[in-house]
Amino acid sequence: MLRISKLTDYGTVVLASLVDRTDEVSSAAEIASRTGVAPPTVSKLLKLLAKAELVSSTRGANGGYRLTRAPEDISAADIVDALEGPVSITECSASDSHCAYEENCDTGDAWQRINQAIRDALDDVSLKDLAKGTCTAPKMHFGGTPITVERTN
Amino acid sequence: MLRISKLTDYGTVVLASLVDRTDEVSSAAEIASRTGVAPPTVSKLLKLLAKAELVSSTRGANGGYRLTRAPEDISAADIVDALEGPVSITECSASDSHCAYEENCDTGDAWQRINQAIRDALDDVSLKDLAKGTCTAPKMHFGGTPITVERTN
DNA sequence: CCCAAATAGGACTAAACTAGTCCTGAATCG
DNA sequence: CGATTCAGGACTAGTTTAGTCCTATTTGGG
Repeated sequence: MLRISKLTDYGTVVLASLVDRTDEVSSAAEIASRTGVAPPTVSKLLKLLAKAELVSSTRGANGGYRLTRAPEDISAADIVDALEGPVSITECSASDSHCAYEENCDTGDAWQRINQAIRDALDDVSLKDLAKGTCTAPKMHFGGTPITVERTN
Repeated sequence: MLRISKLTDYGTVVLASLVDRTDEVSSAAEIASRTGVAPPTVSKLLKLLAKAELVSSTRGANGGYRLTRAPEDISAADIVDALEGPVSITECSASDSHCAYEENCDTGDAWQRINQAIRDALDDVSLKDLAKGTCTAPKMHFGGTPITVERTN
């Protein structure tokens, strides 16, 4: 568990398909047929990504989307933030969060340290890394159904 | 988003309540009243934790649970694994995962690097850290409803 | 100037997952 | 033997996520 949502997964596929098309716009329909993701879903994703200013949109005939920044300047954290909201593994000290177990809580700020480590990891990986990764694995699967993998140990 | 489930959250509270009771067993009912978590839920959690061998159980009258290991030898990763299954942010290269978007997938192994970083972060934090944390925050809330916090920037 | 192409925004439905409860059985102690 | 407590699983309700669709707005071209 502890995984990104399917939508975020698709989102990276959609963004990856724009990486090598910085000087032209792609319509949602084009992206859908390129990636194989359902058109309404692509459309929804692009709207969210546009709101987060990861892509810019052009309306009207011959309109479409393109990346606003270079792929290396878009981090995985940006994508997750855009599609799932800010990362927070669990939250205690936020301004006005209330909790029924407060007085029995022996848990400290360790979760926040973990949270920061996760954010750092997401910050460290760019869209450029995500698109056209090294793909050293013999056969690379991806997309639709994230599948839980055995613990590596 | 990208958060642990409520159950895992409760799980850490339950385990934290056992930290300073290594030489006695606590029944599920006792733990429930100590932590304020609903008894059936505590029971469910303890069963899962027992299956993962993070706690040992004693049946029968005066039975109960205790930690199997020292708190510093139980990592956050152990807890998450026990209650949510293995961590995997998304999966491509697993043995027999199939994916409809395979041929259109430009995504590399970057997610796996992220995944490993997350696992490392979880491995680095022990139950001892989670219980009785430094609690430097002015007021510490925890439990029931993990609340998304603004990005710190 | 009008029509077609395309995004913007939001409402809505269906499916999946999570949280939580409950019941029955088995083990242990007194 | 009977009370206590865990083991295991079935089940329900609620929430979240995924996905679709409709309407309005903008833009380009004939």
